[in-house]
Amino acid sequence: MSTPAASPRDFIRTTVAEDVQSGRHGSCVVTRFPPEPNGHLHIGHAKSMCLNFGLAGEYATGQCHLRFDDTNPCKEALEYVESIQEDIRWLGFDWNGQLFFASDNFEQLYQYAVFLIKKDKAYVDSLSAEEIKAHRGTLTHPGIESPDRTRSIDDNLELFARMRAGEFDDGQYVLRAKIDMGSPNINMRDPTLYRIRHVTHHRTGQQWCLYPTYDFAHPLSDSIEGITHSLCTLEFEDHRPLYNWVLKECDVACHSQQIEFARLNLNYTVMSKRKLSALVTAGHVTGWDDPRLPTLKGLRRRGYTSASIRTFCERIGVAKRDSIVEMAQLEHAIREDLNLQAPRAMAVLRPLRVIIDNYPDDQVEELEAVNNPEDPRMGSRKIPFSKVLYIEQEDFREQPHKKFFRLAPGQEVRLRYAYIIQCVNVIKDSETGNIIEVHCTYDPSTRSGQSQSTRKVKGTLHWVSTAHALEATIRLYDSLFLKANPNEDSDGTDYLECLNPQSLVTLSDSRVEPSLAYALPGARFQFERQGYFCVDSVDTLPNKLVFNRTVPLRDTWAKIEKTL
RNA sequence: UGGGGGAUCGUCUAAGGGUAGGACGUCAGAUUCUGGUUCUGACUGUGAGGGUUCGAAUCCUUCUCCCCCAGCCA
Repeated sequence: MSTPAASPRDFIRTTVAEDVQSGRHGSCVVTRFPPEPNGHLHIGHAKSMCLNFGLAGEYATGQCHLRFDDTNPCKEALEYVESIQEDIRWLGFDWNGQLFFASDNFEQLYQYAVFLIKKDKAYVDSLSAEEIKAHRGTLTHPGIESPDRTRSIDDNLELFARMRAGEFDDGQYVLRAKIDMGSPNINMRDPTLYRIRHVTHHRTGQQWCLYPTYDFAHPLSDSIEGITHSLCTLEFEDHRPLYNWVLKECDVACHSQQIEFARLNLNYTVMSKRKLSALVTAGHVTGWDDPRLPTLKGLRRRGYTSASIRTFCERIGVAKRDSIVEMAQLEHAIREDLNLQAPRAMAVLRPLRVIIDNYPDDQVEELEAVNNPEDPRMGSRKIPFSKVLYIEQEDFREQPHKKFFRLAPGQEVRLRYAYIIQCVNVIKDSETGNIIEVHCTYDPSTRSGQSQSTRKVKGTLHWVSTAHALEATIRLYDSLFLKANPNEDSDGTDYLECLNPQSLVTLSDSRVEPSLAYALPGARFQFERQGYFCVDSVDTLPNKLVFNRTVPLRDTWAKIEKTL
């Protein structure tokens, strides 16, 4: 029916391939991505999507559903439903119209509950939340049964109907599975199946006042949709007996198979919705789309391509071991992608004035610059060169180390796509001692592209012409946290206490080459010798360019400098 | 000290009785009008002890460490 994947890359794909081979689940592969619409998606969800959509896509008849797990109206909202779909599409996945909501099955779920009551496998309990907790026992001691556990089937049926009819207050009754209060697995100690919530649901409105729990709704939703492989994270491992219990006792036709894998952790950031939400709410970041966040919206605004995120997810693999992936892995993926795609441009982040003493005062030359050395098809552009330029402040040192291959008194460098210049003088502020400008002379015979221009110099600098450059705001992003694992609380420090105060550095006096004047929001560039940047899609105005640094270029010099 | 999982280079991840491989990273070279890219080379690993075997990361055994679970969250 389906064609097995060429060669399984992980234990889940191996299992699925075996199932297809053996005819299990009718040799079908149907997965699902089941977000709860109570927050925005992050790169951890991307891993799950790459697995679920990716795996289904490896089989001719494979299918991956999008299912909103909207069983708790207290925290969920329509806004998230729309935003999540947008993020999934952006990441490059398509549910082919297979859009489901757990709430669409509320009636059917209710009937399953009635079925369980009739089988004496579920009962209505009047115990309060605190009492249930007290009856549950502990990790090492069994629980004790609720007095209501022996209520008659008819009474349970009537009470459950009245719960639905809205006759009771929140918390007055719950429906519980009748399993085993002595089970060593706490999830099997008569778990709650339904609770009363007199709140408006974002899809079903006032239609219901009792809602199924995850443990009841999830397996049945999987079964109703015909999901063959229900992939979830490790913390649900000990819910699997309950998952199977529900499907077995409900006597369903399709018994989905739950398989667990380790969730994604990235160092120097946090991944839990709770923590992400707290960062947003407390104002430590500007919103869910803050470029410092590992949310899909944040990464997109930061300049990450969806392809790079997918590549990253494929490379980190899928396994059961708890792990923390290094951010360098993600950064490698985006550099690799952008190196091939992003047009180059010159931008001076922290400008230092350079005057070419022997260059004619009013002369302007249009110099040719290639748009991407990795891809000749991207062509070239003209860049204006004149007597007064800006270079990067850090590209000049008055007293350079011998390995500093940049501009210094008496030293020569090439200006990219232009001439070799030599520093002849340094002008300083008489009071502060700060360097105001640097004077140089140029060698007219060294113009780029000319036959005599083969002369070698140690360094090449990027630059812009002061008269032609555009002003721009440039935001340099760094990791949000100073600690590799902000989650570990061993020394008592809360994750909010290791926030990186330098996670955002805004440069408001940067200059970029004039060709960037009409750069569109979201457009990505490599600023030569600096890194990859994108035009901010929120704060950029027609005459006010704002760039976000996606990731810096690898910086060998910075490493050398550290060891000096 | 109940139950459920897990332990392989610094980090992810393969190999399931037969040479421990890949990616990221790091280091060293080469190339380079980006200290980028690219290329070459090197680097470091089977949690510990016993056992079975010609041969063990893999099988058996004892131990150690780590993660998850006591929501009417998912």
